[in-house]
Amino acid sequence: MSSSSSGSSGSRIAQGARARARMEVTAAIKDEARRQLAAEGAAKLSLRAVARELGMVSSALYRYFPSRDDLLTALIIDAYDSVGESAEAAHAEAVDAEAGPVRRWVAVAEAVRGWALRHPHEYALIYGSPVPGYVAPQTTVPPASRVGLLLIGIVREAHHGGGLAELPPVPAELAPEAERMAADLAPDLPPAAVAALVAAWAQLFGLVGFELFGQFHRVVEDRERFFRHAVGRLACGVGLVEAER
Amino acid sequence: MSSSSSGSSGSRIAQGARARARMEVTAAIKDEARRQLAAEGAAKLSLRAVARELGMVSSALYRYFPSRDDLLTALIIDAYDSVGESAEAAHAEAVDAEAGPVRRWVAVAEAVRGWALRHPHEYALIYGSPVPGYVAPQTTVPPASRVGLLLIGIVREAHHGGGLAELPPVPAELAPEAERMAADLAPDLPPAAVAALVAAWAQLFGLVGFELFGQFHRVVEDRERFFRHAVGRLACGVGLVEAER
DNA sequence: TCCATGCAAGAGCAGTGCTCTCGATTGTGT
DNA sequence: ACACAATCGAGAGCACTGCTCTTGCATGGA
Repeated sequence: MSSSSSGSSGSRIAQGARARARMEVTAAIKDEARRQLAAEGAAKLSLRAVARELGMVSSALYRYFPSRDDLLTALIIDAYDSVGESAEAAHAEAVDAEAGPVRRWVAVAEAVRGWALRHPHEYALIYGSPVPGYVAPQTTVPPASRVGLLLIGIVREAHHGGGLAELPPVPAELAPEAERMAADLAPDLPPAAVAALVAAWAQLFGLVGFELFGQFHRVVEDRERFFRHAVGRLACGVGLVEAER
Repeated sequence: MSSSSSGSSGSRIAQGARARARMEVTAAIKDEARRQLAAEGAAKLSLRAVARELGMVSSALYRYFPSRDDLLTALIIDAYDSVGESAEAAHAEAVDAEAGPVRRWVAVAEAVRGWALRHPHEYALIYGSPVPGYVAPQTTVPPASRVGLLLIGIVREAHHGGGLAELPPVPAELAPEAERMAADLAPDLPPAAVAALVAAWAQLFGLVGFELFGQFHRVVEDRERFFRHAVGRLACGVGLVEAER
């Protein structure tokens, strides 16, 4: 933007052409890596091939990403942000349409599924098997939480708007854990609802993963309708009810 | 098949020392590969390292497995069989203990979870992201179905024993698909139960996968109890009720 | 016993992640 | 305006991978 020269008055972007170029090259590397990821999968993603396609030599790439795993980490964070953004957009749209809690829940779930079908390899990267010796750095936590936070928000709003049915309390042996989870995630919700919510969150991705990874092959054919029905029942299991209006 | 020649009196094992040696070497390769798989994960599994550890040269290994992917396929089939066997054993034990449908369901689910925790990399191999360009050959289908068939069997027995609650019928838009699935999987069960069962099947592995792949990190602490409760509710969702006796 | 088969060994190819060094370009401080 | 220093790209090189091909040996089956 504001080229600058002396002033550097503006924001911290465009602070020097060097940094700009670095950002651009970094973005180009990630773009090309994403292309190869979508084309061949994470295992076939090769630093040398990325560099080759960008017309540079492989060693130059290490100026931008210290290792292949670091490049993967960057792609993982972007993928979490991407699916989170899709889900948030779908949620906002449902809110604009004055949809009730169940329809909001289903909208978010369908957004996640749609994103997964559009980016199968990126989905595998974040919700499939983790790469071998790789441990996710703390940086990935906030982007990874976006979908979960969205689901929590739906349930919380339903609770305060009267759209959350009473759930049977959790059995005594789970009560401490449920209360701990509730305190951490949503202190204003009953522990039984939080426990059901966390389970539904995992189960939602079980449905998406099974479809994406081929376990529904020759089992479920009309996957879109099946998914909508299943996540609808999931919403009921959390206690969401479509408020009358 | 029929070995022919002279006697061949015995079973089809021990038909020639040559074939025997081949079987043994094949098993040794798979064992060593499984060790490396457990130690480092599928991506780090190297044909050369396996051969090196076995004291042979890498090219010799290709006499037994035409490619690395074929070795992986063999491990995948073994893994499906292994988890299926664990689940079946747990089910048989529950049957011996005269447990009702819900307890049988939970026993199978906990067996799957336990196996997954004991063999995380093998679990990732079969229920995580599929390997890049790899498509599972038809040979993997029967072993991959064992857990699913077990769950179907539990629901079917419950249905015939009066331990299956009536489920609300599926909405009209899903009725054809539910009927088709029922016809394929369990013609004696109501379509709504089959649809719920398939969904619960996927959701069960969603719970296991989220725990195994670290998504429950700092979210769920007492995972064993949480899992037991969640799969219990899953069983209820399918319609299973603990029969009084 | 003799032959043919099955098998291991070795060399070799193309590709990978990653390291190191060496010029050259570039931005900045004096 | 000049020189210094930081940054970056290129190239060579190491150790490793999956996989192929040929050669020679040992063994199993008749």
